[in-house]
This record gives sequence, C-alpha cells and structure tokens, in this order.
Amino acid sequence: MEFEKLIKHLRQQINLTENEASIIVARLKNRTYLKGQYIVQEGDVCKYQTFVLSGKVRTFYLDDNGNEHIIAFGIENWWIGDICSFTSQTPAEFNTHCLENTTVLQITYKDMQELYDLVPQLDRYFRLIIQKAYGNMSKRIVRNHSMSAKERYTVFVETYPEIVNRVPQYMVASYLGITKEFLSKIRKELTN
Amino acid sequence: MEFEKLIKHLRQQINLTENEASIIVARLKNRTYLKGQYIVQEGDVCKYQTFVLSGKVRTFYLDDNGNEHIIAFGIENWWIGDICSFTSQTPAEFNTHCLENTTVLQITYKDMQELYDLVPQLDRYFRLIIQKAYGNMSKRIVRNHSMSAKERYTVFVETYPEIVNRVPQYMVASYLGITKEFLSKIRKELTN
DNA sequence: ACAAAATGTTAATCTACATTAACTTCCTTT
DNA sequence: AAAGGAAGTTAATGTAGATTAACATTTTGT
Repeated sequence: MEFEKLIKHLRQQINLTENEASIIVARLKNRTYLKGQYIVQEGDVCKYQTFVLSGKVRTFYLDDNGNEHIIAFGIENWWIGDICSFTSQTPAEFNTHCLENTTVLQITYKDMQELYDLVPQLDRYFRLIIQKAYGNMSKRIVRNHSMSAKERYTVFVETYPEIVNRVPQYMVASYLGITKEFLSKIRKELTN
Repeated sequence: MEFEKLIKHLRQQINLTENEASIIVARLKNRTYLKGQYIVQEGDVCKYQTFVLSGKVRTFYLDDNGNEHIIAFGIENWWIGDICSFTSQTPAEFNTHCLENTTVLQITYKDMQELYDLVPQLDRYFRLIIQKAYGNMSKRIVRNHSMSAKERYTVFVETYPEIVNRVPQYMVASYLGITKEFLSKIRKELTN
C-alpha cells in the first residue's frame, strides 16, 4: 500500500505507534501528476507538503530574462515543493514541475498543523530532514564559490549518479549554474 | 539575566511553561570568547549548539588554496556553528570565528538530546528556525546564479544593513563570492 | 604619537564561462 | 518511415569577474 511507504520512511527517523501512524495516514492524499504538469507554480500558494512515491520532478526559479535556475531535483522518497511558500502560506517564487508521470502523497497546510500537534514526533522528523538539507545547501554554496564548473560537475555525478542519467543534460547545467554549451565542453574534456 | 534573553526568544515561536523554561536554563552554559578566538575549528567536532547574546562571528570554509569562503555571519539572537558537525558529531568542515568579543549561551550535544525529549516543543522551535534558514539558503543560491555581483551586493546591503557596517569589506566580498578588489570597484560605481 | 599591521583602492592583464549561431543527433508522433 | 521538435555539440567572439601588484588609508598595539 502506498501509504505504508511513507510510514516506513518516517520510522527510519522516529518512533510511531500504530495509532499515530493511522492519524497520519488519515490525512494523506494520493495523487498522480502527468509528465509536464506543475505541482507548484510561481505566484500560487504552495498548498501541500508533497512526498514523492515515484517519478521525477524539478524545482526551479524563473529569472527576469526567462532563464530557469534549478534549485533541486526530487525523486522517490524526497519531500518537494516551495518550503517558504508552504510554511508561510504566501505566493511561491519557485515552480515544481514533473519530468515524468509522478505519484505523490500530499498533506494540506491545515492538516499538517494538526499533525504537528497530534504527533509531536513529526516536528522532530522534519527538523532532522531539514537540518540535513540545510547542511547540504551550505556545502553547495561553498562549492559554487570555491570550485570550478568542471569540479562541481564531477562532484554532482558522484553524489547523484541516479539523477545524472535520468534528467536532460541542460538541467544538470542549470543546477550547476552554468550553460548547457559549457557543460557540453566540460564533458568532452572529461572523456579524453 | 542572560538566560532570560534566550527564553524570551524561544517564546516568540513556541509556548513554554515555567517548568520547561527552567529545564532548559539548567542546561545552558554562559561563555565569553575573545576577539580572534574560534568557537568551532575545522577538524574538531562541533560540541555545542551556540546562541549569540552579543558580539559578532563569522562561519567560513577554508579551501585548498587557503581562501576563505564565508557561509554566514552571526550576531545577537542567532544560532551559530557547524550544524552538520553538531548533529552528526563528526569533524567540522567549517570554522566559526569571533570578530569581536562575543558572549554566548551553549548547550552540549548530550544535553540537547535530553532537551528534545524533555521539551518536545524544542523540536518545533528548531524546525521553524531551520526551515527559515533553509529558505534563505535556497534564495541565496538562486541569486548567485541569476544576479550580477553588483545586484547581489545591493540586495545584501538592503537585507543586512546591520552587518554591512560592522564587518570588514573583504568579508562581505567573501560572503558574496567575489574578490575584495572587485567589490571595491562595484562600490565605486554605486557611489557615482 | 609612532610604527606596524590590517584594510581598502586602483589599474593592467588574464581567464572561466556566457553568448550567439549554425549544425547534429535523438526522440516523438503520426 | 518521415517529419518536426527537443536535446546536445561545436566554434567564434564577448565579458564579468579573477589575478597581480603597487599604493593609500585606517586601525591597533605599545
């Protein structure tokens, strides 16, 4: 059952009684997005905390010149969306877009607030998850400032091998903060 | 009393009974670092969750060429240190260094774990704090990829006016990911 | 008040990466 | 299997920001 997949994931970090698990499950909505659809669009309020069961998404910012800047990819077992928008229920600055048909579990803002009160362990779960994500973001900033594009690409390939082969190359370039042309050049150099 | 300052800060986000407050206070250690001292050094395990009461610090990464890359500044009412190192109790990659004499409150790793169990609201408090920090980090990455150095400097000045005037200019440059020479040039252009 | 150190500036030169544009290859759809 | 679009490549040219190095200014310690 799809709900079990999330509960299992939660239990890797926190203890949950059967009762608590069912309180959570009662607030989960299962949904499928088709390839190309948006889970969050810039300007809309991010309504759901979203957990990916299968498929693949990207979260990106669209700048004034119409260029995309990919902030994160999301695959199986990742939480996705615009955290800022969700937590403050204000219009999103980022877009979350499906690169494949994607099945997810979602929790509304109101249900999420209830859950935090009913199952305090969830505060801990998300604290742990976000602490980790924050640490990774810090390191990403450092890498952007201290490493060449070639080095960053190499680190990316080593860190996320399961993503490199599943997304178009120009999105990897966008994630790294370089152009697709320059990434193409880098890859050519690396194969020699 | 110094401890009250933190409790007051916590109560802006969560409810705490007097009993809970005293449980927390019992685990706080007050400490003063002199200008130039390190609160965390690369290679050491970050032992404390640290709350700044007064003073000013910077957290930076030292790359292979000996260049500093400032990840964050810390002033009054900010939590500082190397979160990755603290939460996993592994050697730090970052340094936290005092730019002035700095007074802080500290909680050891062991006490912090006890506190999370004794005062579950603290899970929520840190979840909220880190969610916000994570959102800011995401936006910082986007700005690094989509804006010129001049624009980033302008945003920085508007966002952290209380920091710009209190730290050397070359550290602002390091935070922005540019050289001090180039920041100097930018500033000259902006005053014309 | 002085010297020394730390911080900031200027300008010439250099380079990693962007931009543009033409081309190729791969993937979809019918 | 053909056609059209999406993705990837190549190469020429352009530029934001780095590097170097010399100098100016401010801060600090004694």
